[in-house]
Amino acid sequence: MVQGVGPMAREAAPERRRQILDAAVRVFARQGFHSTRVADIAEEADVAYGLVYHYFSSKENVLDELFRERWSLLLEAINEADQSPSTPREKLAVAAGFIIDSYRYDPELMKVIIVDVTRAADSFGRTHLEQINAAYTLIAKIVAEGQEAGIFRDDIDPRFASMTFYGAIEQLLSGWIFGLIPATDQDLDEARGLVVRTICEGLEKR
Amino acid sequence: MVQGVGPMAREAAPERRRQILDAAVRVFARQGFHSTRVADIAEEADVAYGLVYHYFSSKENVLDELFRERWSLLLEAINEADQSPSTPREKLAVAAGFIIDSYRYDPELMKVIIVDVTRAADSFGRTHLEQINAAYTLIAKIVAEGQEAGIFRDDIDPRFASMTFYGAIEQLLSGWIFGLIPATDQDLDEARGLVVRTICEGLEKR
DNA sequence: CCCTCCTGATTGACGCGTCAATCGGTGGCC
DNA sequence: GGCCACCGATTGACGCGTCAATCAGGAGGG
Repeated sequence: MVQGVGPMAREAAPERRRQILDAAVRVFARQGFHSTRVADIAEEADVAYGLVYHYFSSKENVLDELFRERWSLLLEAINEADQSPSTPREKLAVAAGFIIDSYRYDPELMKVIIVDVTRAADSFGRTHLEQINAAYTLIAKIVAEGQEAGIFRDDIDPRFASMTFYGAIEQLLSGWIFGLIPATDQDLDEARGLVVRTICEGLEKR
Repeated sequence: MVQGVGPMAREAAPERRRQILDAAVRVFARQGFHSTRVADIAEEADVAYGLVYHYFSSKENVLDELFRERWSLLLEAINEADQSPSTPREKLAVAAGFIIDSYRYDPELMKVIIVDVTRAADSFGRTHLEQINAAYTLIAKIVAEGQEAGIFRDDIDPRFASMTFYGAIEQLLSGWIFGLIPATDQDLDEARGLVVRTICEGLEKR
């Protein structure tokens, strides 16, 4: 059955769902969540307006799914790094690397997640504060372990350090997303090491 | 015409304007920009609906003014610090201190600026990207000077370091705003030194 | 092998609530 | 008497979500 030509061929439900999700990423990335209409998603997905509501309960629910899919992978990755026998610094490097690679691999999706969820902690992000906070907590755990191991200074609240670390990374992504700092492949390659080094060693010469 | 007591006494225009701006801060902080109606601002300001449009061209224009007022002070403060004969580290401390003190002094205003402008870089913040970017640039300048003076490592792009520094601070404010990390007076007192030290010295013991 | 009926995927016009912004006024003050 | 601060009902656009109609493929009986 030819797909995409002529009258819409039937497809297995899961594929349709994916088709809509993928289209939504493109549209959200292009226009932002607030200014995309459900009709835009449907059009981009080559699907009828109503079908979006067949698979999702609302426009928010679409963004919802996109966020959960990716964020759960992030939490998993950080958690896994924490379980490994690496040094705290290596664990933080894994966390930073995962986020940066997510951007490298699928910049549109990450743009949507950062701009419309993570940084929009008022409106939509509020729903996901708990998930987002879970990431901060995992990072704080790594910092705390580094302190117990005597590697990190212990005069700083791990939660505080965690916010600093994550904030630095997110700001870099934002800079790339908004074209404020260059984002060549090489920049992305260097970024991970640079953030980790900056946070872990600081700016001053030693 | 029961406007509190008797017919509304006329007030000098600038006072009315301020009255509306101050009310807007409270409402925006409480409900967020998107979910506050112009009617809410008018009510909070004890002013007629239409008067808001007498002094401002739109709801966005109100937020606009609030942002400009505070952000210009920020740019001024950083610029002034840069002109002073202090060390780069002291200059960065001034910048961090100004932002943190802004929050201490008027948390509602800073909440609005961070949540609805600075972090909302898609929708509304887009208008102010240039202003926001100006802050990054000033900070980058301080870093660059530190590098030229041989105080900071020079294997890191100043713009990159600037994003890291600002991102860390904004994330702290966000943490306070959303109640993710404690924000007692003491926390605020310590925060400035801690961010600067974390960024300038790093997490590892030396 | 064909016809028929059934299921559920798919469609898109429409209803309805929500606000931003306008506009025709009113009244005090100089 | 004219100007200007001030008022708030009204308008009109906009977009989400609904829902009744349509259509395609498959199962089963003849």
